[in-house]
Amino acid sequence: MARTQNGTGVRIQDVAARAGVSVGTVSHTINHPELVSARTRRAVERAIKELGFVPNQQARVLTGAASQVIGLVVLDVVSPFFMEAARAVERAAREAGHVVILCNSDNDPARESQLLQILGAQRVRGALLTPARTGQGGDRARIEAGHLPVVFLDYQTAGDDCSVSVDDVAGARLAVEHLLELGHERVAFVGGGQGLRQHVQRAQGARDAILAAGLDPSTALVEITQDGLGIQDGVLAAEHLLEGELPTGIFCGNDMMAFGVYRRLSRAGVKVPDDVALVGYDDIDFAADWVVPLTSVRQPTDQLGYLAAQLLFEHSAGDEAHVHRQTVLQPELIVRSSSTRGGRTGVTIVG
Amino acid sequence: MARTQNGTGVRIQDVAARAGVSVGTVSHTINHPELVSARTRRAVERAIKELGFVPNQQARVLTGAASQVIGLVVLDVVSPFFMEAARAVERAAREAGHVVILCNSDNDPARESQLLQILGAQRVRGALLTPARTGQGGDRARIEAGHLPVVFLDYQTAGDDCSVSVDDVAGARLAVEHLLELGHERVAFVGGGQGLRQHVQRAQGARDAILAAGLDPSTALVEITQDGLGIQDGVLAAEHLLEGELPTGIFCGNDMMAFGVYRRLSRAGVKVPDDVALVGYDDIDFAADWVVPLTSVRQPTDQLGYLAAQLLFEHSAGDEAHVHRQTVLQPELIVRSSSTRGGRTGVTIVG
DNA sequence: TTCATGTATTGAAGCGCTTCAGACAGTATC
DNA sequence: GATACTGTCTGAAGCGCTTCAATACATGAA
Repeated sequence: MARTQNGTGVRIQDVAARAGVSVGTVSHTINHPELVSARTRRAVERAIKELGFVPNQQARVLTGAASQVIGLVVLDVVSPFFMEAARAVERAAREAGHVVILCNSDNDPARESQLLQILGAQRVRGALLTPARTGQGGDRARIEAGHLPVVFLDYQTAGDDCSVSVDDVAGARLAVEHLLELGHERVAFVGGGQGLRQHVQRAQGARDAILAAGLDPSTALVEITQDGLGIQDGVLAAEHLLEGELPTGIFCGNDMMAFGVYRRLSRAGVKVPDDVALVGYDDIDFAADWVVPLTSVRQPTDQLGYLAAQLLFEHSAGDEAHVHRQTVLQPELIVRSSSTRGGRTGVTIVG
Repeated sequence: MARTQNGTGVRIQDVAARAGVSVGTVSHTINHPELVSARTRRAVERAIKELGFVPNQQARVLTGAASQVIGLVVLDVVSPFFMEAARAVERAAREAGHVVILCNSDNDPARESQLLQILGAQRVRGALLTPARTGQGGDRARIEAGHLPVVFLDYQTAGDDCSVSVDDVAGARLAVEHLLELGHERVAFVGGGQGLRQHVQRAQGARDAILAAGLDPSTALVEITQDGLGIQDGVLAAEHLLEGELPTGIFCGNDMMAFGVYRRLSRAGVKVPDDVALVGYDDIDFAADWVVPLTSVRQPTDQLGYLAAQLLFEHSAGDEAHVHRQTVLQPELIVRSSSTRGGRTGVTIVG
């Protein structure tokens, strides 16, 4: 089967020849049918169908059309959080007749710039970006490197950029306040991912809550940071905690780590929630179905992705009047039995 | 900040002007540096850097260069199985300097053709496709519609297409044989996703195993099919099972459904594995960490994605000598305590 | 000096498309 | 009958790039 290098070999001029009109007319029937008589339009449409003509989008974009592609750069493709957001982005894209290039920066700034460069070279319409690590303004530079409209996802920017984020500090505060209200006076924060912004902010939120309660973080808060973000990292964190005096409340930077903590604790005979109250973050599907249903901070993931994509479309519409906008979404604490002492299942929302 | 519609407004001719050479020379220093004297090369490189020139990939492709983009069409973006495969695809792509457009067909043939059409219009280098539903040859037509090189992912094709798949029939056989060996004489298969190919084949494998053991499927095998693939669908399936005489071994088409089955059963006071042995499919991360570690069929997901991507690169290299190749990978049964009676933790491989 | 032989560089054609200025009827207006 | 439209259609220019034939300039050999 002979194919030209770029897919279907039929070009607009083949269609024109077949329909007995000029290429301009074919182009018009595709893009401005109102300029073409019904008769020719039908002829052209027939020729298109017969030849299986699919306009070359690259050529189109080259002549100034807006690209139908947007980029999405996240820190981790397998993270349920990002994937739920990605699904929402995909949905928004689909509704706008677009398609998404999904990239994985692995939280590595170098890889991130490379990706932005590639997306720029593809002349995508724009990109959604969750910046890798803490870049201290280097971010801006990296974005400019890509020379494309960017909307930040899950990252709050100052005024001169578009962003949609979830308030991680507030989420962590919710979690720790909850533990404090339950009477725990010594709590731990288990974070992961070296320098991962989200976790840095959650640690901050934990500290804020402790302070707001009039407690001293140096005694009332144990902070543990692991390299990774998985169950195993939770296990390791719990190991650390077991070495000293165990706090009675543990807040983890994500649900996976909470599961790991749970696993290690129960292996050590520590009961959740009787001996230790456990709170996770993200409220992934599994949280509600865990051995002990996990109290967790739920993020409006779907909204996050959807809004960000919409903002990008607006931002990249070339509308001169576009003003950069920052949307900060609020997380919500879902209380389940992993934190409510004595087996009381104080479920606020059934997950 | 004035930007042209397609990103950086710097064109090759701007670079040429800046460096005081012709566009041809600039192009040469980028693509065939050996044709350019060291002196001019340096000058051009400097101009490129100073202007932040990024070649327009669309224009490049238009002149015959191979696209740096491949498409990946899966049934569900949030499925852990596909996402692990996607990550492997992404890795393979990255190694080849490519980037992946990730699409979600939602197991809908119409959406699938639409996506192939879009990918075709983008003139991507090729696509990896997990076909939606059972299309009975309609598949081929749909692929041709896209006019692009396609490698099937997680779907076994006949000789005239490239594919990388995992033997679902064999996987299911492993699972059911395991149950039969444990002495269970009446087992259930819980499948999901209306007409989802993978589950249809797993059902087949279950039947095969029953037959091979000399049992009668009409009495020894209970088949239940749910619409979805999630925990909740497992719960519903278990509900059905509880209505009649409960089989002593249950094999689920995926781990999520197994979790759901477990949940409903334990709510009904049925103990796993003491009363019922439970086996899942996919061996997702959580399987090993479930309340009762779940026996599951592990698929070589990473290999699946990586090999498929490589095959696509080979296939789309335009190499005339390319022969279509079908690779079928073998799954593996990971035995954990959800199936081994009396609390024996007959763990074959520590998950 | 004149050729041949390279090596460096250039300019233009062409990739597939859109769009814009014109051309060419066919009507309506004066 | 001349003029001005209006509705259709065409041809060519141009999007940013690559490539190929052609040119220009050295260099060494004859």
